[in-house]
Amino acid sequence: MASELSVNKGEIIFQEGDRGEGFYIVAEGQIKIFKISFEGKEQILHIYGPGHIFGEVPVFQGKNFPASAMALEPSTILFLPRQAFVQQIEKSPALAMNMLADLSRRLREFTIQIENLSLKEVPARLAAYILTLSQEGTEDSQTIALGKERSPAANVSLPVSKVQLASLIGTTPETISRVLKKMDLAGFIKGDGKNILILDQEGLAELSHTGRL
Amino acid sequence: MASELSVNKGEIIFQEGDRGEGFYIVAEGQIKIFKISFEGKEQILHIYGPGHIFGEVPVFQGKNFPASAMALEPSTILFLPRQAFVQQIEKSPALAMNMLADLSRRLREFTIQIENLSLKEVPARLAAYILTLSQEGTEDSQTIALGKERSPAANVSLPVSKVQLASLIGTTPETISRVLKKMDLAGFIKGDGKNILILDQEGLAELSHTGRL
DNA sequence: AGGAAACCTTGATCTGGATCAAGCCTTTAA
DNA sequence: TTAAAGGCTTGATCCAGATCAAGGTTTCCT
Repeated sequence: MASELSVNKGEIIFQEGDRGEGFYIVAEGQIKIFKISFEGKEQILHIYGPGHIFGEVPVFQGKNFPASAMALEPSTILFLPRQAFVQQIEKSPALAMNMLADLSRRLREFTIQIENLSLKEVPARLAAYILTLSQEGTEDSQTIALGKERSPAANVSLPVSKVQLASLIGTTPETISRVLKKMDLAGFIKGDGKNILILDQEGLAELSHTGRL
Repeated sequence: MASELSVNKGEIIFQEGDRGEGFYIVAEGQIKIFKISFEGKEQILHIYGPGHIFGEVPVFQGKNFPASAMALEPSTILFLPRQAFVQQIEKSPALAMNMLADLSRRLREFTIQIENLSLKEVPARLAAYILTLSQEGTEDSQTIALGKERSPAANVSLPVSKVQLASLIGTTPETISRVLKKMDLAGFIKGDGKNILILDQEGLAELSHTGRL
């Protein structure tokens, strides 16, 4: 039912406007979903790792992909053809509910992304992003199984280059550089390449709201 | 099963963070869905008129509303409690598919909104908004029934105040004023209060891509 | 190994659009 | 019917962050 495909780093999986005949699941690697402007500027909408579904909007509505997808590293992905999947959904209410939950989760994420882009400044967006990473980081099976509080990791590792990060939070690499440096000088973090040590969790949290650095 | 409620202009229907126990349908009037920043700035996510569903994200995922809802004019809305609706969905695959289509359509809209906010300048966003209005305007039963091409209306009427419009496209009322004036001087439109006469459809379309005025 | 390409940082400059200010016009409610 | 509150426009000023430039470093390909 599902077919497997391997893609190289930089390879396009689909382009905005292409006809969608099914959707995809990341098995291995990292995929970015993005838009390109008239002048060539890029905005990344999502970066997905193993287990994530993408490209499903045209399965349920319209027929074209609203954005493009590219592999950020050599990746393996599964393709599920539309027809077979829709039949499954119609037979299984539980599957339909899961799909509804997944789309709802993404609507929630987009809501936050719009809020960030239009109501927050770059330092606040970057602080929020780092905090998100530190929370995701500790979401291992242990903490979930035990229903523990997720105690945020003090040390996070950027999953992408700073060029990609800039495009994800809607700014430029130069600005990322400068803001990280300021956060370092202010004592919030200690940056070392892709590794960031969080020194002042609360300070960061406040920065992610008030935005002033 | 559904309960009806009347709200005054300016009345809050729910607030971001509130627990959602069902969703809503606009019967009459106009509802805005929005976020407020720390400093009090507002970003409108949607403006919904009769027939539109809103507030359904917590029905399927999480439990809190990701944004707030307020009536822009005296309105009548229907409330559908979660439990009854979820049962219906589990019995009716067609209803589930409709809901999936609706959420997918909204994901598509958000994708465009993110693109606009981060990749386009204000003149391009405003041009795109006016063009959208002119297309929606002619979507009457006639054109749908006959499968006609939607020939865009030459005369559109802003459905909201310019203050609300500014918050919807992510700018200020002052900037809206100035940009509309420039579009007028450039011969693209003729503005008169809430009415806008489109003089140069193609020029506007180009402006919505290139952004330079 | 060696060269190209991509990545990262820092500095100098520029600009779109926000903010501040002020006056007028229109709708609302007492 | 009158005051108050929004709404709209225009002008002056300001600033976050983009752009341009340039050098250093790491990664990748052959």
